[in-house]
Amino acid sequence: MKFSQYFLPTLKEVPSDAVIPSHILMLRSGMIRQLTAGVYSYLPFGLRVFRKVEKVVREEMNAIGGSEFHLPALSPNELWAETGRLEDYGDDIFRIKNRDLVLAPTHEEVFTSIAKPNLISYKNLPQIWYQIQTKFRNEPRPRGGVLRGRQFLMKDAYSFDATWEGLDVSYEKNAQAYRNIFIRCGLKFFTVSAFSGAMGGSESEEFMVEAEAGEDTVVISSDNKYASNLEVAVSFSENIGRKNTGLTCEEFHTPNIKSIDELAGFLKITNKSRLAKSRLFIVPSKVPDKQDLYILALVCGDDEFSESKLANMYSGIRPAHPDELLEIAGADAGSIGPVNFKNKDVKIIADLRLKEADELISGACKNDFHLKNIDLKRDVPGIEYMDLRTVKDGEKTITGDATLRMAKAIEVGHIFKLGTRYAEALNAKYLDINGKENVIIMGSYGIGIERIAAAYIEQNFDKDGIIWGGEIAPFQIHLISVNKKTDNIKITAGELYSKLKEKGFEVLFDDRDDISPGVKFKDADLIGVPLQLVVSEKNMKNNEIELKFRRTGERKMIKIDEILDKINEIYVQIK
RNA sequence: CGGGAUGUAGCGUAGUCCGGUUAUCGCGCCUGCUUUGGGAGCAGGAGGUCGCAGGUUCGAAUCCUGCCAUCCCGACCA
Repeated sequence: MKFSQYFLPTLKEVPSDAVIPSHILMLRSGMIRQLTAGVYSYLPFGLRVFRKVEKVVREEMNAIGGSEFHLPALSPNELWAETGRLEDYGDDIFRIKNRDLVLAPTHEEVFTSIAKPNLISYKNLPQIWYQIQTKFRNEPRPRGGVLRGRQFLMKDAYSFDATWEGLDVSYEKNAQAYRNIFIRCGLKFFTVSAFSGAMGGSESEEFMVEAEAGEDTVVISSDNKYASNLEVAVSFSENIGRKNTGLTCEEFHTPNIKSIDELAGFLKITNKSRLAKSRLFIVPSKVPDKQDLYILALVCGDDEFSESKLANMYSGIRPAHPDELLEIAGADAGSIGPVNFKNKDVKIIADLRLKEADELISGACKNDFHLKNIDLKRDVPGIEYMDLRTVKDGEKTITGDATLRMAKAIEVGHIFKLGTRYAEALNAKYLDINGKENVIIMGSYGIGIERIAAAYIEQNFDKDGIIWGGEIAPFQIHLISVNKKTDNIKITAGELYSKLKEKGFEVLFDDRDDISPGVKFKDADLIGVPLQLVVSEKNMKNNEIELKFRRTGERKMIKIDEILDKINEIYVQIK
């Protein structure tokens, strides 16, 4: 590609809307331009990168026997209503105003609707279907350039199996494809478990790329054996134990004490672990006329609640509103505790650290009063225990032999054992070998195409620009012709360009006239093609071409007639 | 949706508090000459509904009201 014919509008200055490196560099290197919040136009240079990512994804999906589709983005409301997701998605789904259609944010329903009349026998299974297509989500707050947009490219795949064992196989095939994809794209990645699976829930893994700009917080162990989303992360945390002093539970006056910190100050104690922190949650009943479930959750005063862990156990759970607190507990927030509930139907769950603990202090369910010497074993019949706390930076792993640290990460892929939810809702069944009808078992697997590119940039840039590598570099070689005055420079560079193209290299040839060398060098570093070749008067005197590695800045002088061999050699090494 | 900020030429910006000639500067762009190894020099030039609408005023980029857009933090997030 000749630069003089190419549309590559680079920016010298940082656009004021961009904050994170990948966003800034995508704009500066002429990859993308914003059209409106969360919606980007892909310019030729950016499109080249995204296409490279797609190519890698496509090859790896085909390698595991995936069949590529291209489904519509528009789909009828009706279909989404059938699985209940029209409602579940709420405002996050784009709705067409003058037709009963939505812009699909994902394609479980549509793929399943194709599976239903076609995958009707165990002989048709298993199948892995995928597409690379534009998705639409009405994100409340788009951010970080293409990292979270309202319109984006996604590879979504779905597996259809006859058995749960089959699902395991399909899931593992996809997981392997994902590992290959991210390696080929040059990403340093790791996987985290996305759900605790405590309720026999679906297995699910997220593929994460560590980056400051990431929206997810993950916990990683120092020996790299454990990584988890903070939402479900566990650590080694010591049970606070029993003192067995047998003191009786006693109420005491705590005027205007609302928080654990205030309580600790009031009592003049520094160790807050025996100050039990209480929060009341409500799980709305899904059956009309049935009462909502009330849950009082307890953690140690020096721990933080993990609402997500509760949510994994009780879907739809929400914190109780202030008026509900008064109604159910008989006190306002700050004075609630596990004993003396006004409403006796409250289920009480404490964190594992509190298991069978005694001599605890907590709210008395009476404003401005707390209770001391609470013995969970004695005073709270029917109490249950589960892991409810949020892991803290620097804690030990559950095995105790490594330390945990927190990191920000970008989620580039997510694989998920869906099970029968969608097939059941849409009545997609097959006949097994005995002629018996069964629901198809599904998995779903997603990858964000632009996110891979953005995550790559987050991990590979310096003060001058992007540093491409892996298989997603937009070009392999950036050929720069430095002097426009001397014809032989132009001719030599032009000949080299033709030869490199003949050899099958993807070359960007900066043939621009009237552009000073400095501008060409700066542009080259900014857009970050891995290898730069410089043809200039200075080098030509010795019949040499200068070769510069973008990543290291290392320069080598190569004789003109050896340049092709040399480049071949370099690219063979890379592959 | 809550909190914060911003909106002036293609990009980055000054001016806004405290209203007053022709709206500032840099980059980029156009013309000419010079220059050619790290975002060139000189000279000349083009480019503006100062986000939109209304109001106050002799006079509004500047003050007031409403709206819109974009970004940041949070909430939310297959």
